[in-house]
Amino acid sequence: MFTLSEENYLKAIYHLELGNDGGVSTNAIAEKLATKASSVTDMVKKLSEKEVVLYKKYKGVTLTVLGKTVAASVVRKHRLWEVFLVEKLNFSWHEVHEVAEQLEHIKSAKLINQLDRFLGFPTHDPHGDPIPDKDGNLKIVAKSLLSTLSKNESGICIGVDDSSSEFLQFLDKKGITLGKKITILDKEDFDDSLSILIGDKKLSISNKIASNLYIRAHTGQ
Amino acid sequence: MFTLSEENYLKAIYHLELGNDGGVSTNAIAEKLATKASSVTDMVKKLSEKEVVLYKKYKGVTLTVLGKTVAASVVRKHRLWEVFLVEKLNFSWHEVHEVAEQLEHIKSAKLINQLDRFLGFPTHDPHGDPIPDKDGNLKIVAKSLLSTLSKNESGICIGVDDSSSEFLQFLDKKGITLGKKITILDKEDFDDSLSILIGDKKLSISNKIASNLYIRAHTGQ
DNA sequence: ATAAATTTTTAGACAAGTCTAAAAATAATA
DNA sequence: TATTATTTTTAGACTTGTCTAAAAATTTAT
Ligand SMILES: [Mn+2]
Ligand SMILES: [Mn+2]
Ligand SMILES: [Mn+2]
Ligand SMILES: [Mn+2]
Repeated sequence: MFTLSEENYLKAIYHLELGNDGGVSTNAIAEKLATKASSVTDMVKKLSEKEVVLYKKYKGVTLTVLGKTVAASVVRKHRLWEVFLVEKLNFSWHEVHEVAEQLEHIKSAKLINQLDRFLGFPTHDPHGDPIPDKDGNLKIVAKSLLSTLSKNESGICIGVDDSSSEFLQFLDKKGITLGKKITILDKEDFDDSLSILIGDKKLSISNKIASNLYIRAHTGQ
Repeated sequence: MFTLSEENYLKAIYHLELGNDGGVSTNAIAEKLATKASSVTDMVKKLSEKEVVLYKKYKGVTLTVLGKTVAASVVRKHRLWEVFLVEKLNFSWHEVHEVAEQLEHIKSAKLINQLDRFLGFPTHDPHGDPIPDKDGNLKIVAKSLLSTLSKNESGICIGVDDSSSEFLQFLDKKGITLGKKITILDKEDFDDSLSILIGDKKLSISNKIASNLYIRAHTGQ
């Protein structure tokens, strides 16, 4: 139905649409896919022919309902495979993305349904991102950046904004993993760095780190 | 390193070399890959450039040591994935091939090593075919066609020669699965059909069926 | 050994996906 | 609003892998 390349474009547009409200620009897609704007224009025309995006010259693109379904299915596969790699094959969360980029294009409805069952119908991937259901719907969990919490507030670490290998390995080194409780002990005014309690350990982290960690807000300490 | 298409050519040549002794012909490769002889000539030149096959115009091709290693690694991945699909994801043996044809091209050494471990280092795939080890070696188990056994001889069913979906589903219907003991009760001279005992069931099967089932010979009844 | 049949290779074309360079449209600035 | 800067599209080219049709080599048959 759709080629590997078409699927990658649909996925890129899908992710870009979540941030932006209007149409997605040619340049934004080109940057996300590390390709050239001219290539994007060509592909976008083809996707428009196939009725998975709406496209008007110079006006950017938006996914159709069909396009959104296809994109969500690719994202679903990507994230289920990431869970598989971590839960069953002893991968670390910083190693899974590259392999999932390949596995997400395997075509077999039975495969993905059975994988889902085998993994116990997980709702989130190893980076805390939600896994779309069969119909492409994903339920958004309310979350806030660690950097927005005030002194003495605490919450559970439930995801990362930057899921680059480097950042994830940094978190490993610091002992910061999903599911752990984090409490703000102190905030430095001049550089917005934080002193936090994670598990039983005290850590000092920069604002940049705190701006890439998601917390499920948790009233009380 | 190698494209999906290159890997498929190498695998085809690998399988064809196991049967034939000399070089593999252009037409044989074309037929196995459902493509045209002219396409094969083009690709074989490229593979020769990459030093994975030896090629002399009009003389057919043979794999180099490197080519054999690459091909065996693809076969290894194919068969490990087939085991995964049957053992973990409830696929039947007649459903796995198509999906494994896709999965065999996923590139990740860690993935395949961990999959191997996760599956308990299996030696054979769901069709009884041996799984090459990391170095591409596969140990051949002595086996004979059911059709070559004589009256009152028996053995364990350990593989199929034809692993088409149709044949495998036929075997399912008859209750013939790998691991079962089969005893020849009688042989009909005029059509070479067999009367066999499999498990506790008596069956009559044609010579065509018996010529596609492998048995581990088993002296004594 | 010649002729006929078959196999293999070559020549040229095509689709998918990408690129560079240049033109056109849109957005930002003065 | 006119000019400049940025974004987007077009035009033309390239690579990979495939195809058809025709030429060349090899094999088989007479
Ligand atoms: Mn990922
Ligand atoms: Mn992820
Ligand atoms: Mn198979
Ligand atoms: Mn198999």
